[in-house]
Amino acid sequence: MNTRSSWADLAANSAAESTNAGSSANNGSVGTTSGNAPTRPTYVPPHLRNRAASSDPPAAANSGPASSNDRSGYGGGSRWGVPRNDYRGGYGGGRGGWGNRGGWDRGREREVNPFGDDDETEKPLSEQENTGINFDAYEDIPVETSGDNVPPPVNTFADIDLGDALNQNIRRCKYVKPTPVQRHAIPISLAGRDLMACAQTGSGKTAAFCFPIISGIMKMQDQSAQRPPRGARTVYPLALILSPTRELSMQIHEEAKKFSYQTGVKVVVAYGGAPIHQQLRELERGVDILVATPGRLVDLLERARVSLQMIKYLALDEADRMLDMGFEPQIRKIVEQMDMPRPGLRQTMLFSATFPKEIQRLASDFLATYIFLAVGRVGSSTDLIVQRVEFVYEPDKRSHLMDLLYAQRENGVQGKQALTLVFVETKKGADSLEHWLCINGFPATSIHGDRSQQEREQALRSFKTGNTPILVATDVAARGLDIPHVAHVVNFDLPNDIDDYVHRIGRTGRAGNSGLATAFFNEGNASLARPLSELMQEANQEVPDWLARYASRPSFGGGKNRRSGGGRFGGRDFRRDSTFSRGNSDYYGGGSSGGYGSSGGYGGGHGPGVTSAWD
DNA sequence: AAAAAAC
Repeated sequence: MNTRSSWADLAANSAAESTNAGSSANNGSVGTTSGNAPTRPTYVPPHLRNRAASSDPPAAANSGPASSNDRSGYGGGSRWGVPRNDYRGGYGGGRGGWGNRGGWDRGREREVNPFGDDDETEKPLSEQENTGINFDAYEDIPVETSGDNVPPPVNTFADIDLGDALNQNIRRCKYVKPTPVQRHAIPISLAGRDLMACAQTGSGKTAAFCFPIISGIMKMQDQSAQRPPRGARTVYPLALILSPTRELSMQIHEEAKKFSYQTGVKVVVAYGGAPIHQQLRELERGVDILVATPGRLVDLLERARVSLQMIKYLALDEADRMLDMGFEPQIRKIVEQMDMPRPGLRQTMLFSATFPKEIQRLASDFLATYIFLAVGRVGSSTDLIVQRVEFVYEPDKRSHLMDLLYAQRENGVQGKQALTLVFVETKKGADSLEHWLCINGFPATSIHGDRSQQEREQALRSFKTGNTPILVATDVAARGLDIPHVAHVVNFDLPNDIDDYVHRIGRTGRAGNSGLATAFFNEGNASLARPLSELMQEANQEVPDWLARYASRPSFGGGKNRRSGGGRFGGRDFRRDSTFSRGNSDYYGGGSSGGYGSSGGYGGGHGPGVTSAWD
């Protein structure tokens, strides 16, 4: 049963209405430019814009005075009257505060139950809200592996020897059967092979690298593995999991703690922005798996509080992000210039939803002979995420967003605002949009790198609980974060990089559920027109005519669009345009299982390869 | 050009 998220559907409906309310069908924004949309800018001030084309949902609000502030009427006196209410709710109460809220458990007996079900009471409904993966959406997924002697996939967790304790945690997590990435990646990891995996976040990636790590560490403990003397307060984790943002590290930590409950495997997280003392204390109490962001880890390494010399497992989440220009030196320092065992002496696993070939090339430095795994999107294409692109001139963006949010609220369940994640380009822009939404009666908060870590975590918590169902975010929230029930992702400012777009819209339509993604496009995004239009086509989305025209404009065919060169984008085109490098690579000799028919896989990691997991 | 990541 392909259960579609009701919130997302509502959001989709309301957005559709809103679009129609705006003006013509293919141009939801500027009323007076209807058909030929973008080419002829005719700016209509926001307060005049929606007057002419009044229609159903916004009608009531539109009857207000024609001032640019009239939108405050949307929320005035309503239940959303409290602006910035994300500051309430205290610190200890939530689930994500840092520190050892877990208490003072010394041994495994006193380990805090991360499932919160000590009495083993079944909580089917609430649990399913959190973990209910729509497995049927995974049925038809294309999967391709390449490399030598690829271990065959498994169909059930029972087919894998993960150990009793871990199996019990899998049951507690209500994981009935492995997702595609798990079916393939877990046997590969258990076989001790290095792995580069493309898989949509939210399709079970974290478990895919955590299960083998935990299982492997348990076996090492059985053999009472010798660890160096714990002198000088240095700790020696056996596994390191790196991720590009603090919140993602926290999330991985939370997940990993569930998976390792009562296994005796200790998971510790370390990230910046939080007092280091608590993290040090946690480390001193023992660590097998260290989850960390790069900066704080380097700090810990330089203080010699952590040594990597016992590392047996290295996992990079969002690996392409970790190896882009901003991060690469730091990652190289950690992986290559400290005391980490070399490739081959450790097991390395790289995961990401996107994997541009040039990043794959960098990444191969970290890997011994490895297997490449590409798992298609849930539902085999983006049909679980309805993507819309609307032409919106810069000055109209705010009022257009209001239109969407207002209509969404009107159609929401019990008048509640569906969770809406709004991406902007800059931190300043995030602050200003958040403030503007709040003073106009929309319960918004924001997350970006200039906010304190406390504020960031509180904002995320407040969004997740629906307390502030609108979250304005920079790209800090673009990757990896698993927020259930995000009905709508709005690209208020489109990113310059199509991969960032892929990650952003992946915040909705999670775990096989549906979602809606709306992008505001204008001439400033011209360089994205082609890759965006290609992505949407391949995802069976409707590409507006005006966008197709933009995409076909020769001036934007190549130069400006980043590292791409011409029609860079995505794995699909590469493969389908037979850009196969005809297998000269050492890494891709054979062993292809499943997948796109018999064409024999991609080019190798050093040649033109898969750049995206979206197929 | 911006964002992220240590103090």
